[in-house]
Amino acid sequence: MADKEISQAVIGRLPRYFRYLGDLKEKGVERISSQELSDIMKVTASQIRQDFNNFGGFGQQGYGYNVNYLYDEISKILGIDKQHSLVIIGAGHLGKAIAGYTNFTRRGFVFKGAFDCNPELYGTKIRDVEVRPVDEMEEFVKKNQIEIAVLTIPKEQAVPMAHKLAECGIKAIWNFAHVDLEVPNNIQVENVHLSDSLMKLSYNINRYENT
Amino acid sequence: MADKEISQAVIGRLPRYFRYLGDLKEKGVERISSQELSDIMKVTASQIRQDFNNFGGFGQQGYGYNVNYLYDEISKILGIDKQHSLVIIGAGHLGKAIAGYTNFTRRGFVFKGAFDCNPELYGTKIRDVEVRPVDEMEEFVKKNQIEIAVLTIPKEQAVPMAHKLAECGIKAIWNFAHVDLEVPNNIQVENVHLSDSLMKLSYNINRYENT
DNA sequence: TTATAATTGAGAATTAATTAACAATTTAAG
DNA sequence: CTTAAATTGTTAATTAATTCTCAATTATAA
Repeated sequence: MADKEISQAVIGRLPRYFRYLGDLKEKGVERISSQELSDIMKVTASQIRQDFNNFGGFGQQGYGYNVNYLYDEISKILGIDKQHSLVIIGAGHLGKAIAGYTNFTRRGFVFKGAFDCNPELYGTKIRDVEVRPVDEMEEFVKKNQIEIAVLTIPKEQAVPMAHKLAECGIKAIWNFAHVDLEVPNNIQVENVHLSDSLMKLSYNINRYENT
Repeated sequence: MADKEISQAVIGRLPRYFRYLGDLKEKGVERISSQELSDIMKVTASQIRQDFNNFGGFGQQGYGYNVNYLYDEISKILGIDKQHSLVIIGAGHLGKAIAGYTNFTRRGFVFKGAFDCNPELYGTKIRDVEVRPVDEMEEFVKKNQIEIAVLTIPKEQAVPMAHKLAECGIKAIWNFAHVDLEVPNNIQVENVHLSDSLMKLSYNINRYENT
């Protein structure tokens, strides 16, 4: 498809729309106007309409948006109408936290394997998945055509690991290591740099105190 | 101070500069030009200079930037030259992962307390800190003048907890619950919405495949 | 059936962010 | 000491993002 490129600013807002629409759906709300949604979400109605229009417009003049339809359309755009297989590399607390987060399962992310380099963890289970030696990762990923690798390992190990992952055909890396990975551009990387986030918080504490 | 407001776009880039400068410092690099930094970080030299200029400019024409000085200045801007006390509310895997992340300690974030509502966890230790019943949180936060609360609890509990925290004088909330908190604006909130991040990744996988 | 109110989609206007350009300054070499 | 090269800080230009406006459309009430 020769769609025009959608800005990451817009993409970054979609999950939040999705979350609010899910809440509305649960409450049994059938339709909503950009203005009502604006009031709830504290963003401008104009931005809401502009954002949805990037994808062709899901509303109807004089009516607003159908909550269920809009919800489904956004889930398609985000690609969470399909299943995605994932493995977790690094079976520490963070890896376990992520594996155990049932919300991901609900969104179609299927936890298929866990790897670590600590022999004490081999054979232990996270949910119903056995932790394996990290040497077995490549074969496992290839054989099971895993799409996403979650990197919850120290930054020194993350860079060579990303290389290996690239070689065995991974599609995407969800990177929790505090380092920028360099991978070929057919591989999608999403970074979660927790310390960056904490520093922003620190900045804002500081800023407020000096005002 | 009547500083002009710095955009969050700029603030969001500071931790990354800080990280790269830390690496350079460790390597013993003493000076660096915006062009060299640009090559390493893959952002434009112009943006680097513009960003630093928001704070008055830390460089010298014909010389560039002194790595140590720049590092220290950014750490002051981010407020990580001072210590910040924090408590973790929710002693599950995610809470433990964060408590155990030694990098935070290195940046002056001091882990002072952990709370949970699961009686089985009472008295168990995370690092050298005992997990206490969540009912004791308010008293503890007041008494010890805790600045930051890390919320690693389910979203249903997060909203009332944020209210309680507001009442006992917390300065900031680092929120991992998948909900938008409403607190008075003297309290800083930084959200880490992991599922939003994963959905962005999913979008980008999708986009690449349909190109 | 008609008129009125509601509401989107789309284009225009505005504001914000990024990049380019270059004078002023400093370093460093001859 | 003089000159050439390097490099910032700053202003201008450009691009991107957001907000405003309103014609076109639909729902709803009379």
